[in-house]
Amino acid sequence: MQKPTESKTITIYDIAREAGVSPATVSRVLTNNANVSKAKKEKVQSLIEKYNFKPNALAKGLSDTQSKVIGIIAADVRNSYYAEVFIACENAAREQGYTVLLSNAFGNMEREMQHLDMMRQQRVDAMIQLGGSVDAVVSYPEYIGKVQQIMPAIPVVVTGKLDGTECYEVQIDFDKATDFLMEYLFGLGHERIALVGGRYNVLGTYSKRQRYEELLERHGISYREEYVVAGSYDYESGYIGMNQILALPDVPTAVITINDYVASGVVRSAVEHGYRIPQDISVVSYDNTQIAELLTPRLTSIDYDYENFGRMLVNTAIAASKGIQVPMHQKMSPRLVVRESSGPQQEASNERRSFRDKAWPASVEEHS
Amino acid sequence: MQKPTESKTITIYDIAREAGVSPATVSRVLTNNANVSKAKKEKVQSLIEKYNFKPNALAKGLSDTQSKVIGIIAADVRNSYYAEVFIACENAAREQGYTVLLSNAFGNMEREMQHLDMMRQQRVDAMIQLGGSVDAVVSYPEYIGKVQQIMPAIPVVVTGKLDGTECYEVQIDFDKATDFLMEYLFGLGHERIALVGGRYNVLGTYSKRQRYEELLERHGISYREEYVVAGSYDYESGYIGMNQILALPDVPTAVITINDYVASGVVRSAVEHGYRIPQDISVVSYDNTQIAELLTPRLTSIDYDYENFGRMLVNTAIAASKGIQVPMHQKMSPRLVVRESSGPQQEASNERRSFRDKAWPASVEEHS
DNA sequence: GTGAAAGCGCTAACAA
DNA sequence: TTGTTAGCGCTTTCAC
Repeated sequence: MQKPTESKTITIYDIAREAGVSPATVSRVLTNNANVSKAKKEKVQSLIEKYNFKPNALAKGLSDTQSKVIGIIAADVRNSYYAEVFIACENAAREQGYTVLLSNAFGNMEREMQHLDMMRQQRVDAMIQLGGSVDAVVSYPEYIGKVQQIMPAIPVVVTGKLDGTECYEVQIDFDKATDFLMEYLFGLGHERIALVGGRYNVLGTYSKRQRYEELLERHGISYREEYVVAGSYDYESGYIGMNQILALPDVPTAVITINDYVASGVVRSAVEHGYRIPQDISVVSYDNTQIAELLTPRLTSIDYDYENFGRMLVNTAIAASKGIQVPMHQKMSPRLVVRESSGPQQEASNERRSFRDKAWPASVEEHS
Repeated sequence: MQKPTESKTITIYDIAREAGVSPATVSRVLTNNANVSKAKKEKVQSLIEKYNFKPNALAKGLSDTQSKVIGIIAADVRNSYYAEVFIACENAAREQGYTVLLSNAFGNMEREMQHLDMMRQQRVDAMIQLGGSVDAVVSYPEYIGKVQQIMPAIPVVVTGKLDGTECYEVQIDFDKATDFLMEYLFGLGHERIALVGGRYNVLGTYSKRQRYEELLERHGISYREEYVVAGSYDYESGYIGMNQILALPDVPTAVITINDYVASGVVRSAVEHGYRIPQDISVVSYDNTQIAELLTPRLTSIDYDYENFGRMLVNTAIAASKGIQVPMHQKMSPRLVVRESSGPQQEASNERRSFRDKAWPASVEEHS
């Protein structure tokens, strides 16, 4: 298999010959980590310019066993959350002269394992896994095995955890996130608070719910099972979940959704049922993706400082690949972004609920 | 620089030694393109299994000058349009045993050129550029030069064009898209149709506008400059653009937006001004991203069959990298997805506009 | 069918 | 400071 299009690829040998030096010298000016006489250096550099020579990264990677590539396995970049994290990682990587190999697993463990192998073959210096199997509350033995196979050669950093492995963990502090959300709602007078969306075998979702229960208890509010509706992470589950909740005799005054997509479904359901947001029901969510600003009303949501998150992930990955000491566990603090979808609990809401059926179709009030 | 973490990477030599064959033979069973006796073949395969051996893609790429990596330069995957196209490309690539290197340029030509170089260094087999400089109505000479430097070695396929280069073009047929939108609106009785968002030095945007004017003329409707508001591709420009249009004495009955993000701004502006969508104003857009389904009302939008688009891009890239004959220009036909944001032009709309100020806040009607 | 050997393009001792 | 040399791990003639 020879390259078909190629005219003639230029190498350090070509440069060396024309400069009248040895290939090693060319390599030296390329890597810039050895002394070369000014004259030769300039000569070589001018030739590099002249031919717009770019050293073959494959050959380089082969010889110094550093590919300068970081592999990223994401659940699905069409989900804005992952897109944000990925972009942040890519930027951080580029700043350090690294390139990024991205693949999406679509929540499919088989796929993840294939990607793991593929990236190993590509000899990425490190891998970052965003969501997926590393988000499982109890890790899958099969996946653990796979990663353990990889780990001795390539460090893996994850946004979740992987029991029994030496993966580096860079997590978002979901407890703190939930604290922000709940304390904010409590402060507005809300007590009947629902939690919609997500699967409870997912780490982040699980801990959100745990914390939710804890905080209710701490505030002397009794936990109501019917206010907690699991589902998925998309519009649909928000819509369905909220329909279910609104069928309850005692409708909550605030809803926490597992992410912005779910929030969009919740909002639509509420509006269709004649509730105004935030006057009748407050909706708050996690992730603060672009969706949060596009919806009407704009969503109050938990922001993660994606830029920093990405940087942390990448720096950890790079450091680990070089054998530099890095903490195995790191946590990012989130912050609350308040927008229009939330507001004080209104006493009037009880009375309003009684004529919700005639109130349809809904009127959405803007306050910007 | 030696690998720090590594215990001992296993190579074909290790396999060969243990199997009692030569490295060449191991290579033969790996590539599977030469005859090996069944016995040795099985012996080798079992060892590959045993050690979970994965051949070093760098070495492979070095020797056979095929990296099996495709580079993709996107404007910004946080934009759902690009995310969709990227995902489609990645899937198509994976199906063919290729891996995908992704980088985002953020509409910055400098960045694009850096990425071009970086990918060349990585010896990607081909590059796909999604948007950015290849979307310019008149290509930048600087960029042309850069790509021409690359092209002899690495084929480049683009979603736009690059004057004076041999780039492969896989485009969406925006003329057809605009036809669908306009004919649909005409069919509903709309004649006062606005066009909001986008920059007219961008290929797709430019051709949309051209076609828009042509179709108006063909239908004997006079073109009104004030109905065409340029801007950007985000929520903001939709909002601002629509505010501007709604200040006109003669408000349009339908608005075409350059994409779903712009549509979201248009919708909000309209609703804030007391217009109901679609009863008073229809809004239709291009791209049919997930945003289209999340907004209220759901957007009527032009869909591109992303899966096929991605496949076409990747197949073209791979074929080109192998020197296989492929057409230089290919076009994808879009289709119209009708949802709730558009409907028949209503005679009542004139009268409604007269009391729009007291109609605030808006009521949004659902019909699902 | 199989092994020996050269080479892909670069880096990194080791000498000089 | 600089050149020579020996790999990095794989593929691929070329003999046998």
